[in-house]
Amino acid sequence: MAGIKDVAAAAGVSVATVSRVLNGHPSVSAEARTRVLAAVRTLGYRPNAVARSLRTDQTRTLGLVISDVLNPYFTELARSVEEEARTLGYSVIIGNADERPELQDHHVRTLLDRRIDGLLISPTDGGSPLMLDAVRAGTPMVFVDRWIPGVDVPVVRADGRAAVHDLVAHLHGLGHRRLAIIAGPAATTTGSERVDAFREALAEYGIPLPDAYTGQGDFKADSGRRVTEDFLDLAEPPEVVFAADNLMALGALDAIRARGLRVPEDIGLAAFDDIAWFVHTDPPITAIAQPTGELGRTAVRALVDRIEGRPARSVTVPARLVARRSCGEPAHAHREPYPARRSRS
Amino acid sequence: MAGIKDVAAAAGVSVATVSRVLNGHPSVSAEARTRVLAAVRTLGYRPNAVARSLRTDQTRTLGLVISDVLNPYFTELARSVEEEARTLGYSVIIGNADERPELQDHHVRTLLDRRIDGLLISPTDGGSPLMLDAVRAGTPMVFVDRWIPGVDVPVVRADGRAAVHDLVAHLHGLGHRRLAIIAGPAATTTGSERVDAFREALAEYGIPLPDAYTGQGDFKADSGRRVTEDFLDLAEPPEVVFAADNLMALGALDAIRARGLRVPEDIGLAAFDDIAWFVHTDPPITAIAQPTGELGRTAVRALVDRIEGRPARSVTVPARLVARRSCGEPAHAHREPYPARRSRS
DNA sequence: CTGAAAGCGCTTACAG
DNA sequence: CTGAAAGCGCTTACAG
Repeated sequence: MAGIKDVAAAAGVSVATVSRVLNGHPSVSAEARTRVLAAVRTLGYRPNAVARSLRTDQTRTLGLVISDVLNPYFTELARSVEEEARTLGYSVIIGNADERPELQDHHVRTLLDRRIDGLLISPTDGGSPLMLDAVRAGTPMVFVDRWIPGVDVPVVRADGRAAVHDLVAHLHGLGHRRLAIIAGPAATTTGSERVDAFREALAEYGIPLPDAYTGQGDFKADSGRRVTEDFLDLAEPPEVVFAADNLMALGALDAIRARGLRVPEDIGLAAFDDIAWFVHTDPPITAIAQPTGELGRTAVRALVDRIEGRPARSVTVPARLVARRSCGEPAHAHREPYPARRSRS
Repeated sequence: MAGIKDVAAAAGVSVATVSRVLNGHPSVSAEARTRVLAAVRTLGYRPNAVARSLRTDQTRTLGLVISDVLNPYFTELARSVEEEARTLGYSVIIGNADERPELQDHHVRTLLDRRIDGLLISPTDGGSPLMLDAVRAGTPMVFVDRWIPGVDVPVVRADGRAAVHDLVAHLHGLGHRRLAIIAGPAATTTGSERVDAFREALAEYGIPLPDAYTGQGDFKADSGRRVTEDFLDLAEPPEVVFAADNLMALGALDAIRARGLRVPEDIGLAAFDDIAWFVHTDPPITAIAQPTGELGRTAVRALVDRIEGRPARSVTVPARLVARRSCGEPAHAHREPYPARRSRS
């Protein structure tokens, strides 16, 4: 592979001059520039990003640690993050925590070792020592979707509280009183926010949320399956189950189907996070939608602001309820717009 | 951030000794080792991977360029790739080509600039000059899922031909004769393989595949929508539509639903690639499943073999038909096993 | 077993 | 406008 020395030799200039034309430095004669560019072309020279990074102490790379790649919500988030980053001249390296704190730490560590310019993260837990150290060390960072309380890092997220209230109002209006939730890990902000909002909203209608109706999940499908089975085993099962993310909703559907039960006749189901498939499930699933792409893009801009020395601020956008048919809504009450919800492309 | 010099100073040894203990070099006295390790701990020292890479000319990093992150098939592939790579001591950087050749080239270029040790790629096209150059330059590479004909690079993929034949036999047995396909780009191997196999299988039953029944898609949802609308506009629409991937199947469902039509009563649907949601769609979708996780792991092992100087070979595994209810199969003919198909974890 | 020194491929003051 | 030289943070022959 040709190096900068080969280019310099071929162009009959010093490596300094080659470097200058490559970096668009103004003081280079037109003639030198032409010769260098020609040499670069014929040699197929590409600067070694590793060497450049070592020298400049910047990698033009963002680290993104997401909770679970298998979750379409995060996958869409990752896509919008990469897109916006590319626009701003950055690459992104994705780490998949798989909802496991140790794996999250592994990726954060690797990313830090690689000297990424900044870190975008949706924490899987309440903040490991490693994460806290990184913040303290001044690593440019912004939280997306989930955040760590008490840490001074901008957070870009959707506030689901109002939408959860809307959901409860919707269910109450449909006549349901026995409402249960498959919650996410209490150590995550989205995990606790969604149960809290649910409980609060129920309280407004004078409905309690008994422990038996609060299943502890981990945002992955298996836990949704397990918790739903427990609900179904109850002497008095809930009328509607609210899954705090789409993967646990998948698990719930599996469990319901395995018993030969039907949604919503036998039991209703609603989910946090809306995905394209929810329009086509049997029945279409009532869900809370987040402006995912917008979150990703906003988070990247905030992080790049931090990196480039501009002030970055937290941003909260609202989530919204998309009522469909999985909670016993009257037939045809809600027409899905066409084309069905999908990511922008 | 503490550097190796700080550690050396704190431990009262030279940087060479620090480096040796960090790299497990045998000739270091137990005493020196202890002091170095202590200094590393108290300083919270972490080696700079950028500097190390520049010096050793290896990054312990694999590049993975996939066709579309929004496609659950690739998302699962990416996950298994990262998992296996991590086991073998490598990180992976994912590039999302979004089915666009220029974007694919952008990522390949970026990855090469970063001096990744090897490239895993599912090519979006027939092979750009850049890709061909990379192969010629000896970049360790392996193709996953899709490949570039005529290029001497190991390929790890599923052979879908037999499963497509099974699908056609299945549809024929169900009494269907007017069969259409939403094909992928002809420039991709999976795009052409799937139509070819479909056409061949139809021929065995004396069924032609007219142009009007061959829709050209691009593996993304929108194209599935568009092609399906065209099919539906035909004087004699097909009885069953076979989508060459799951995203185009999503698009097909959107289009069918938008016209107020039902699957399978009005039109049947089958898809290549099986995803967890297909069990819960209305109706459950008959699909061809690939051993995705296995493909990812096998591809990584092949690439690492190449990188570490061992011979790597191509691997082809079979895909298989999973018949459900979207093609007019008799009710309850196929029980879904419990738990429903999902990724290994 | 240990250290001084070279060198990986760049960028960038510093002189001229 | 241009080049010689230092230096980014490591690793690794080479001597001792």
